[in-house]
Amino acid sequence: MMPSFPNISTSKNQQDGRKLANGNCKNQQVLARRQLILQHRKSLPIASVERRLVEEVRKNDTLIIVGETGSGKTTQLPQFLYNAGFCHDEKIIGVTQPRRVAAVTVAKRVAEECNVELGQKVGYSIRFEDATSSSTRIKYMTDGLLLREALLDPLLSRYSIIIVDEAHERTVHTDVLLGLLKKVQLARSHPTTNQHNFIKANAKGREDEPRSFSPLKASESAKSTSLKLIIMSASLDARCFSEYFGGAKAVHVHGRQYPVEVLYTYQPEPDYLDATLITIFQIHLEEASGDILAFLTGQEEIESVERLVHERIRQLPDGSQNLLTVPIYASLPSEQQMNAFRPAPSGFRKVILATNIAETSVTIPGIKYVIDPGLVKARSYNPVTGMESLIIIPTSKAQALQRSGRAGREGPGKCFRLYPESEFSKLTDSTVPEIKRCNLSNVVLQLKALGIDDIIGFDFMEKPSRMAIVKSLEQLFLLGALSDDYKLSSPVGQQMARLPLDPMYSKALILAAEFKCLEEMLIVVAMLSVESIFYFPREKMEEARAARKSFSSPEGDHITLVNVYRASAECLEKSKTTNCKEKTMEKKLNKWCRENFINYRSLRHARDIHSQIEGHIQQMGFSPSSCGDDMLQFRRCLTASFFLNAAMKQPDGSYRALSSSQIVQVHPSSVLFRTKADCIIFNELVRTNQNYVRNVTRVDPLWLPELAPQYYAADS
DNA sequence: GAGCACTGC
Repeated sequence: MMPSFPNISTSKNQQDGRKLANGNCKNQQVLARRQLILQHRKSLPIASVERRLVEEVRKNDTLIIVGETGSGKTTQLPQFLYNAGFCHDEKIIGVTQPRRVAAVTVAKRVAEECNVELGQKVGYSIRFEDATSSSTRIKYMTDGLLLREALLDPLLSRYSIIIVDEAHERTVHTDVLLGLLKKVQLARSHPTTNQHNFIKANAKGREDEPRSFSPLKASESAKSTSLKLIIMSASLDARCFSEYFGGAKAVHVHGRQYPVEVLYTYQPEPDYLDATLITIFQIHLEEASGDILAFLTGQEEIESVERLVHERIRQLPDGSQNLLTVPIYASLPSEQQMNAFRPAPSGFRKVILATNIAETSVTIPGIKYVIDPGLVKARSYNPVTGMESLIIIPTSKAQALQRSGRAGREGPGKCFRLYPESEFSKLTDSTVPEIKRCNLSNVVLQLKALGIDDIIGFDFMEKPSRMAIVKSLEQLFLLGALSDDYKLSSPVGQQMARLPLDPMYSKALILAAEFKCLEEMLIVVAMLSVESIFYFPREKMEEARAARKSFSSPEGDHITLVNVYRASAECLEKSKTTNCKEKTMEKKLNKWCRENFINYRSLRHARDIHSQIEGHIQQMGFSPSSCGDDMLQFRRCLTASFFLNAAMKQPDGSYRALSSSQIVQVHPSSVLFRTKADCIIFNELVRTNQNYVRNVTRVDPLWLPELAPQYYAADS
């Protein structure tokens, strides 16, 4: 959860600081601020149990901490442990977070509380950004990044303590990390027995590593210290974590949350959007002042409720029209997202129409009323067909609690659940962990690279279905990442595991080095790794279409993406030659994106991925190559890489996916939507109203048996 | 002629 520090607002203090020219006053300001911070720290619920917590960590190798919202566990516990001497011998306390922003903001906050420069004693590390140094002792990071670190140092020997925060969210990364940490802890506590096998397997699998470690050295250094694990969760049920860690002790830390009155409907609501609308106005007309937060499932619902609210406001008497709507969802440009955080003009009530983003990712101040229709849009994945879809399902009890909690951050609040109380008891306790509803290829590849060969026997906290694991193993085998005995292959499997990409994309890069089109493929995998690059606002559909046409390639979407990337790079090059500062260059790129209906955030992300992967493949010794204008060569490489995603045209114009025999359509957003090529490869299979394939390129069907004989030879 | 909750390396 995104922490908020209401008592002391950084920006306000900085502003005050700027106003004061006098240095003496400035010093007083600094002193006053330090005093405030100290007071704030002392007032946190966790402060009163510092000694007890430190004692429990000393006594137990694994500790579960159930900390309610506002307990201060994330910022304070690492400081307690540091002060208690857990960083001797240059050891580090690592704290993982599921989200990047949380890692950054908490690290900044703790650095300030410790009165140190960020990146020194207190730092953070997230993808594309490392604010740590050799003196860092308290390190905040994303859980995915710690998993990557484990590939280089499987015993995580630099850490004396690892704190896994927000474990109740059960992201894939958290779940894999918990399984790994359990193994690492065992290996570090019994260096002579368990550790040996574990290390050996790892060392063997990573012979090509330039930074390869010596197994002996690792075991020697690990012998001296065991690894302390602290699992922090906000869910009231610590049992599952405790059981998983062999009956680990769980302690409870109180939070600071105001009471929230929960109200239910008498009857189930047949139309939850209408019910939401009615509830908004019921609150607006009958309840005391305070902003409203309504949870909806997606952009479309938010836009439609927003329209309906506006219509109804106009029908109200003049004195009651003081209601303002603010939408917030992830794909909304950040400038517009900021509107949700601005206070409503005086005399107005604000109603925020939000997706799940407001459940954990952002904390909006001033919320007194929450409307919860009890539904959420969730990703589901079918391992047999490889089909992804988004479905609307009921929330879990934990999610409902999380949502209602949003009304009690600053004072007592009310939550209106738009279903009867009897329905609440029927909800599942917690959300199905992500690991049970996603493609596991990446997880399996990483575990293999960590020397864990028996994936089906791996001690997951909650085991994914056997089918899902088998399908991933099969896919990795077909990509050449696994050898005949299902061990990580050398060098292909090892190289693939090093790249932070979907395994199919990693393989594409390795092949592109052979096909001499590495430059083009690097652009394509970076662009395919981000959310959609093109932006189609409803009101400017024609202009957007024209803009995209200027990048279009008749061969398909992959080359179109290369064209977009190169055009954007050209725009940046131009501003570079005119000696622009970095900020100005970004502004120019932003402007270019708006003119060309490109999503700036996505392109920025793609550029970051591009440069990160470029670094990796240089380190791995691949020489740069470009196919120039020879796009045939590039399409052949696409075929060799994505042969598992090939489809043939049917007489009726639909397509049949060759691996699963499903009938699919080319998505209307594809440049090949009208072309109807005989044979295509694609990168995404999504079910909405129909089965759609997206990111499509036309290929020659004869290339399939030629370039992927391991899969197609028998058919041809 | 469609539509995409949210994260992450």
